[in-house]
Amino acid sequence: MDNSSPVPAEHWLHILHDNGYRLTATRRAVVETLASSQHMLNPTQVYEEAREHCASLGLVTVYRTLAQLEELKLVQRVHHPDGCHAYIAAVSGHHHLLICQGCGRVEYFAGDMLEALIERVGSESGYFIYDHWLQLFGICAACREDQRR
Amino acid sequence: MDNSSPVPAEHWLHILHDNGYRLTATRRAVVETLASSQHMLNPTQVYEEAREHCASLGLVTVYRTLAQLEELKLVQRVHHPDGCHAYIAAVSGHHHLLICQGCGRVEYFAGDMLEALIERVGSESGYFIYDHWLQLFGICAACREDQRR
DNA sequence: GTGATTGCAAAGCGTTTGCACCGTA
DNA sequence: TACGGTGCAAACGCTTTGCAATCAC
Repeated sequence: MDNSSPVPAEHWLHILHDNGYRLTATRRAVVETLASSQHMLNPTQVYEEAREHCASLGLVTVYRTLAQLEELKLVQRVHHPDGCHAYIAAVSGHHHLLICQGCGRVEYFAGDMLEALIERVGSESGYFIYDHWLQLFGICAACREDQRR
Repeated sequence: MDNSSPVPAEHWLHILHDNGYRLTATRRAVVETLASSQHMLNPTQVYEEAREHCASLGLVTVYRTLAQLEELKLVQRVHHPDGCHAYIAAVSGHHHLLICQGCGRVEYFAGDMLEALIERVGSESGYFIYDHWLQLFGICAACREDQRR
Protein backbone atom coordinates (compact mmCIF):
# COMPACT_ATOMS: atom_id res chain seq x y z
CA MET A 1 0.00 0.00 0.00
CA ASP A 2 1.20 3.50 -0.58
CA ASN A 3 0.40 5.53 2.50
CA SER A 4 2.80 3.78 4.83
CA SER A 5 4.79 6.97 5.36
CA PRO A 6 2.85 9.61 7.28
CA VAL A 7 2.18 12.97 5.70
CA PRO A 8 4.56 15.61 7.05
CA ALA A 9 2.66 18.03 9.24
CA GLU A 10 5.23 20.75 8.47
CA HIS A 11 4.29 20.58 4.82
CA TRP A 12 0.66 21.29 5.63
CA LEU A 13 1.65 24.18 7.87
CA HIS A 14 3.68 25.70 5.05
CA ILE A 15 0.77 25.38 2.69
CA LEU A 16 -1.56 26.98 5.23
CA HIS A 17 0.91 29.83 5.72
CA ASP A 18 1.34 30.27 1.97
CA ASN A 19 -2.42 30.64 1.70
CA GLY A 20 -2.51 33.47 4.20
CA TYR A 21 -3.43 31.49 7.30
CA ARG A 22 -1.61 32.23 10.54
CA LEU A 23 0.20 29.43 12.29
CA THR A 24 -1.44 29.06 15.67
CA ALA A 25 -1.14 26.47 18.36
CA THR A 26 -4.65 25.22 17.70
CA ARG A 27 -4.07 24.84 13.98
CA ARG A 28 -0.83 22.98 14.63
CA ALA A 29 -2.61 20.59 16.98
CA VAL A 30 -5.31 19.74 14.44
CA VAL A 31 -2.78 19.39 11.62
CA GLU A 32 -0.50 17.12 13.64
CA THR A 33 -3.40 14.91 14.63
CA LEU A 34 -4.68 14.40 11.11
CA ALA A 35 -1.34 14.27 9.35
CA SER A 36 -0.06 11.52 11.60
CA SER A 37 -3.17 9.35 11.63
CA GLN A 38 -3.83 6.48 9.28
CA HIS A 39 -7.36 6.21 10.62
CA MET A 40 -10.31 8.21 9.51
CA LEU A 41 -11.35 10.60 12.25
CA ASN A 42 -14.58 12.48 12.70
CA PRO A 43 -14.55 16.02 14.10
CA THR A 44 -15.06 14.86 17.69
CA GLN A 45 -12.25 12.34 17.42
CA VAL A 46 -9.96 14.99 15.98
CA TYR A 47 -10.96 17.27 18.84
CA GLU A 48 -10.19 14.66 21.48
CA GLU A 49 -6.83 13.70 20.03
CA ALA A 50 -5.76 17.25 19.24
CA ARG A 51 -6.52 18.43 22.77
CA GLU A 52 -3.56 16.36 23.89
CA HIS A 53 -1.41 18.78 21.93
CA CYS A 54 -3.37 21.90 22.83
CA ALA A 55 -5.59 21.64 25.87
CA SER A 56 -7.47 24.88 25.24
CA LEU A 57 -8.67 23.78 21.80
CA GLY A 58 -12.39 24.07 21.18
CA LEU A 59 -14.54 21.87 18.98
CA VAL A 60 -15.63 24.85 16.91
CA THR A 61 -12.05 25.46 15.86
CA VAL A 62 -11.74 21.85 14.78
CA TYR A 63 -14.70 22.30 12.44
CA ARG A 64 -13.24 25.50 11.05
CA THR A 65 -9.78 24.01 10.57
CA LEU A 66 -11.17 20.89 8.92
CA ALA A 67 -13.03 23.09 6.44
CA GLN A 68 -9.81 24.94 5.63
CA LEU A 69 -7.83 21.75 5.19
CA GLU A 70 -10.54 20.30 2.98
CA GLU A 71 -10.61 23.49 0.92
CA LEU A 72 -6.86 23.19 0.36
CA LYS A 73 -7.34 19.50 -0.48
CA LEU A 74 -5.02 18.42 2.32
CA VAL A 75 -7.68 16.21 3.83
CA GLN A 76 -10.61 14.44 2.26
CA ARG A 77 -13.89 13.26 3.64
CA VAL A 78 -14.48 9.52 3.78
CA HIS A 79 -17.96 8.17 3.13
CA HIS A 80 -18.81 4.71 4.34
CA PRO A 81 -21.95 2.82 5.34
CA ASP A 82 -21.82 3.94 8.96
CA GLY A 83 -21.00 7.58 8.45
CA CYS A 84 -19.92 10.33 6.13
CA HIS A 85 -18.18 12.75 8.42
CA ALA A 86 -14.76 11.22 8.84
CA TYR A 87 -11.60 12.77 7.46
CA ILE A 88 -8.27 11.38 6.36
CA ALA A 89 -5.10 12.92 4.95
CA ALA A 90 -5.43 13.26 1.19
CA VAL A 91 -2.82 12.01 -1.24
CA SER A 92 -2.13 13.57 -4.59
CA GLY A 93 -3.27 11.86 -7.76
CA HIS A 94 -6.29 9.64 -8.13
CA HIS A 95 -6.49 6.84 -5.63
CA HIS A 96 -9.10 4.50 -4.32
CA LEU A 97 -9.84 3.69 -0.72
CA LEU A 98 -9.47 0.54 1.33
CA ILE A 99 -11.26 0.99 4.64
CA CYS A 100 -11.12 -1.24 7.70
CA GLN A 101 -14.58 -1.46 9.21
CA GLY A 102 -13.06 -2.65 12.46
CA CYS A 103 -10.72 0.19 13.38
CA GLY A 104 -11.31 2.79 10.69
CA ARG A 105 -7.83 2.48 9.22
CA VAL A 106 -7.77 3.79 5.68
CA GLU A 107 -5.28 2.98 2.97
CA TYR A 108 -5.08 4.21 -0.56
CA PHE A 109 -4.47 2.02 -3.53
CA ALA A 110 -3.88 2.71 -7.18
CA GLY A 111 -4.68 0.46 -10.08
CA ASP A 112 -7.28 1.77 -12.36
CA MET A 113 -8.71 -0.76 -14.74
CA LEU A 114 -11.95 1.16 -14.85
CA GLU A 115 -11.44 3.17 -18.03
CA ALA A 116 -13.02 0.51 -20.25
CA LEU A 117 -15.96 0.08 -17.87
CA ILE A 118 -16.55 3.82 -17.59
CA GLU A 119 -16.34 4.15 -21.36
CA ARG A 120 -18.89 1.40 -21.84
CA VAL A 121 -21.32 2.61 -19.18
CA GLY A 122 -21.04 6.17 -20.48
CA SER A 123 -21.87 5.25 -24.03
CA GLU A 124 -24.70 2.88 -23.06
CA SER A 125 -26.31 5.33 -20.67
CA GLY A 126 -25.75 8.62 -22.44
CA TYR A 127 -24.17 10.08 -19.32
CA PHE A 128 -21.06 12.23 -19.39
CA ILE A 129 -19.07 10.61 -16.59
CA TYR A 130 -16.54 12.83 -14.88
CA ASP A 131 -15.73 11.17 -11.60
CA HIS A 132 -15.89 7.89 -9.80
CA TRP A 133 -15.52 6.41 -6.36
CA LEU A 134 -14.14 2.97 -5.74
CA GLN A 135 -14.00 1.90 -2.13
CA LEU A 136 -13.26 -1.51 -0.69
CA PHE A 137 -14.46 -2.42 2.78
CA GLY A 138 -12.80 -5.06 4.87
CA ILE A 139 -11.04 -5.94 8.08
CA CYS A 140 -7.36 -5.18 8.40
CA ALA A 141 -4.84 -7.74 9.61
CA ALA A 142 -4.59 -6.22 13.08
CA CYS A 143 -8.35 -6.28 13.61
CA ARG A 144 -8.55 -9.88 12.43
CA GLU A 145 -5.86 -10.74 14.95
CA ASP A 146 -7.93 -9.06 17.65
CA GLN A 147 -11.03 -11.00 16.66
CA ARG A 148 -9.14 -14.26 16.97
CA ARG A 149 -8.42 -13.69 20.66
CA MET B 1 -29.10 0.23 -18.15
CA ASP B 2 -31.21 -2.14 -16.15
CA ASN B 3 -33.59 -0.12 -14.04
CA SER B 4 -35.72 1.16 -16.86
CA SER B 5 -38.78 -0.66 -15.56
CA PRO B 6 -40.03 0.80 -12.28
CA VAL B 7 -40.19 -1.38 -9.20
CA PRO B 8 -43.78 -2.53 -8.55
CA ALA B 9 -45.13 -0.82 -5.47
CA GLU B 10 -47.51 -3.72 -4.91
CA HIS B 11 -44.56 -6.02 -4.46
CA TRP B 12 -43.17 -3.87 -1.68
CA LEU B 13 -46.55 -3.73 0.02
CA HIS B 14 -46.75 -7.53 -0.04
CA ILE B 15 -43.31 -7.79 1.51
CA LEU B 16 -44.23 -5.28 4.18
CA HIS B 17 -47.41 -7.23 4.91
CA ASP B 18 -45.54 -10.54 5.01
CA ASN B 19 -43.23 -9.03 7.58
CA GLY B 20 -46.07 -8.11 9.89
CA TYR B 21 -46.50 -4.49 8.91
CA ARG B 22 -49.99 -3.14 8.41
CA LEU B 23 -50.91 -1.60 5.09
CA THR B 24 -51.81 1.98 5.80
CA ALA B 25 -52.48 4.93 3.55
CA THR B 26 -49.29 6.63 4.71
CA ARG B 27 -47.13 3.59 4.05
CA ARG B 28 -48.66 3.22 0.60
CA ALA B 29 -47.90 6.83 -0.20
CA VAL B 30 -44.25 6.53 0.75
CA VAL B 31 -43.88 3.23 -1.07
CA GLU B 32 -45.48 4.54 -4.24
CA THR B 33 -43.25 7.59 -4.23
CA LEU B 34 -40.02 5.69 -3.86
CA ALA B 35 -40.92 2.71 -6.01
CA SER B 36 -41.82 4.88 -8.96
CA SER B 37 -38.90 7.29 -8.78
CA GLN B 38 -35.65 6.92 -10.67
CA HIS B 39 -34.17 9.81 -8.73
CA MET B 40 -32.61 9.63 -5.33
CA LEU B 41 -34.82 11.35 -2.80
CA ASN B 42 -34.00 12.58 0.68
CA PRO B 43 -36.57 12.28 3.47
CA THR B 44 -37.96 15.76 2.87
CA GLN B 45 -38.32 15.14 -0.85
CA VAL B 46 -40.09 11.86 -0.16
CA TYR B 47 -42.34 13.72 2.27
CA GLU B 48 -43.25 16.39 -0.26
CA GLU B 49 -43.95 13.95 -3.07
CA ALA B 50 -45.80 11.45 -0.92
CA ARG B 51 -48.10 14.12 0.47
CA GLU B 52 -49.65 14.32 -2.96
CA HIS B 53 -50.89 10.80 -2.37
CA CYS B 54 -51.73 11.25 1.29
CA ALA B 55 -52.14 14.84 2.45
CA SER B 56 -52.13 14.04 6.15
CA LEU B 57 -48.71 12.38 6.01
CA GLY B 58 -46.17 13.62 8.53
CA LEU B 59 -42.42 13.84 8.09
CA VAL B 60 -41.87 11.62 11.11
CA THR B 61 -43.71 8.79 9.41
CA VAL B 62 -41.51 9.17 6.37
CA TYR B 63 -38.43 8.65 8.53
CA ARG B 64 -39.99 5.62 10.16
CA THR B 65 -41.10 4.11 6.87
CA LEU B 66 -37.72 4.70 5.25
CA ALA B 67 -36.08 2.84 8.12
CA GLN B 68 -38.44 -0.10 7.62
CA LEU B 69 -37.86 -0.20 3.87
CA GLU B 70 -34.12 -0.02 4.38
CA GLU B 71 -34.29 -2.81 6.95
CA LEU B 72 -36.12 -4.98 4.41
CA LYS B 73 -33.56 -3.98 1.78
CA LEU B 74 -36.23 -2.53 -0.49
CA VAL B 75 -34.49 0.82 -0.62
CA GLN B 76 -30.85 1.73 -0.23
CA ARG B 77 -29.14 4.89 0.86
CA VAL B 78 -27.09 6.72 -1.76
CA HIS B 79 -23.89 8.44 -0.69
CA HIS B 80 -22.46 11.13 -2.88
CA PRO B 81 -20.20 14.15 -2.44
CA ASP B 82 -23.06 16.49 -1.63
CA GLY B 83 -25.01 14.31 0.75
CA CYS B 84 -25.58 10.93 2.27
CA HIS B 85 -29.25 10.96 3.08
CA ALA B 86 -30.88 10.14 -0.23
CA TYR B 87 -32.70 6.92 -0.95
CA ILE B 88 -33.41 4.94 -4.07
CA ALA B 89 -35.21 1.69 -4.79
CA ALA B 90 -32.84 -1.22 -4.34
CA VAL B 91 -32.37 -3.92 -6.93
CA SER B 92 -31.48 -7.50 -6.15
CA GLY B 93 -27.99 -8.76 -6.83
CA HIS B 94 -24.85 -6.72 -6.75
CA HIS B 95 -24.94 -3.58 -8.81
CA HIS B 96 -23.02 -0.38 -9.06
CA LEU B 97 -24.39 3.13 -9.22
CA LEU B 98 -24.38 5.74 -11.93
CA ILE B 99 -25.55 9.05 -10.48
CA CYS B 100 -26.47 12.23 -12.33
CA GLN B 101 -25.16 15.19 -10.37
CA GLY B 102 -27.56 17.41 -12.24
CA CYS B 103 -30.95 15.92 -11.43
CA GLY B 104 -30.15 13.11 -9.02
CA ARG B 105 -31.23 10.38 -11.38
CA VAL B 106 -29.70 7.07 -10.39
CA GLU B 107 -29.15 4.04 -12.57
CA TYR B 108 -27.69 0.71 -11.72
CA PHE B 109 -25.18 -1.08 -13.85
CA ALA B 110 -23.62 -4.50 -13.69
CA GLY B 111 -20.24 -5.49 -15.00
CA ASP B 112 -17.84 -6.50 -12.36
CA MET B 113 -14.27 -6.75 -13.47
CA LEU B 114 -13.14 -6.00 -9.98
CA GLU B 115 -12.49 -9.52 -8.72
CA ALA B 116 -8.87 -9.50 -9.82
CA LEU B 117 -8.28 -6.04 -8.34
CA ILE B 118 -9.91 -6.96 -5.04
CA GLU B 119 -7.89 -10.16 -4.91
CA ARG B 120 -4.67 -8.26 -5.50
CA VAL B 121 -5.38 -5.45 -3.02
CA GLY B 122 -6.50 -7.97 -0.42
CA SER B 123 -3.36 -10.02 -0.63
CA GLU B 124 -1.05 -7.01 -0.73
CA SER B 125 -2.71 -5.27 2.20
CA GLY B 126 -3.58 -8.20 4.42
CA TYR B 127 -7.20 -7.06 4.60
CA PHE B 128 -10.14 -9.43 4.35
CA ILE B 129 -12.28 -7.55 1.86
CA TYR B 130 -15.99 -8.26 2.02
CA ASP B 131 -17.70 -5.43 0.23
CA HIS B 132 -17.09 -2.68 -2.24
CA TRP B 133 -18.70 0.42 -3.63
CA LEU B 134 -18.26 1.55 -7.18
CA GLN B 135 -20.07 4.74 -8.08
CA LEU B 136 -19.80 6.80 -11.23
CA PHE B 137 -20.76 10.45 -11.20
CA GLY B 138 -21.84 12.27 -14.29
CA ILE B 139 -24.49 14.25 -16.08
CA CYS B 140 -27.34 12.43 -17.72
CA ALA B 141 -28.41 13.08 -21.30
CA ALA B 142 -31.47 15.11 -20.24
CA CYS B 143 -29.44 17.41 -18.00
CA ARG B 144 -26.84 17.95 -20.70
CA GLU B 145 -29.66 18.91 -23.03
CA ASP B 146 -30.89 21.40 -20.44
CA GLN B 147 -27.44 22.90 -20.07
CA ARG B 148 -27.21 23.46 -23.80
CA ARG B 149 -30.26 25.73 -23.77
C1' DG C 1 -61.51 -4.79 20.51
C1' DT C 2 -56.65 -4.28 20.63
C1' DG C 3 -52.38 -3.32 19.48
C1' DA C 4 -49.72 -1.24 15.70
C1' DT C 5 -49.38 3.25 13.60
C1' DT C 6 -49.79 8.00 13.36
C1' DG C 7 -48.97 13.24 13.89
C1' DC C 8 -47.62 16.58 16.97
C1' DA C 9 -44.51 18.66 20.08
C1' DA C 10 -40.41 18.35 22.36
C1' DA C 11 -35.95 16.59 22.88
C1' DG C 12 -31.54 15.33 20.98
C1' DC C 13 -27.49 15.75 18.36
C1' DG C 14 -24.01 17.44 15.34
C1' DT C 15 -22.81 21.64 13.11
C1' DT C 16 -22.71 26.67 12.30
C1' DT C 17 -22.95 31.52 13.63
C1' DG C 18 -22.46 35.88 16.59
C1' DC C 19 -19.51 38.10 19.36
C1' DA C 20 -16.06 39.81 22.50
C1' DC C 21 -11.41 38.61 23.68
C1' DC C 22 -6.85 36.91 22.36
C1' DG C 23 -2.48 36.23 19.85
C1' DT C 24 0.19 36.13 15.38
C1' DA C 25 2.58 38.71 12.16
C1' DT D 1 -0.94 47.66 16.35
C1' DA D 2 -4.22 45.52 13.34
C1' DC D 3 -6.73 42.04 12.15
C1' DG D 4 -7.13 37.05 11.73
C1' DG D 5 -8.19 33.43 14.98
C1' DT D 6 -10.39 31.71 19.11
C1' DG D 7 -13.74 29.80 22.66
C1' DC D 8 -18.12 30.31 24.46
C1' DA D 9 -22.97 30.40 24.08
C1' DA D 10 -26.72 30.48 21.26
C1' DA D 11 -28.91 29.30 17.05
C1' DC D 12 -29.77 26.07 13.58
C1' DG D 13 -31.42 22.01 10.86
C1' DC D 14 -32.15 17.34 10.64
C1' DT D 15 -33.53 13.26 13.07
C1' DT D 16 -35.47 10.73 16.97
C1' DT D 17 -38.49 10.08 20.94
C1' DG D 18 -42.74 10.46 24.09
C1' DC D 19 -47.39 10.33 23.99
C1' DA D 20 -52.29 10.36 23.23
C1' DA D 21 -55.41 9.75 19.40
C1' DT D 22 -56.36 6.87 15.41
C1' DC D 23 -56.91 3.00 12.41
C1' DA D 24 -55.93 -1.77 10.31
C1' DC D 25 -56.86 -6.21 11.26
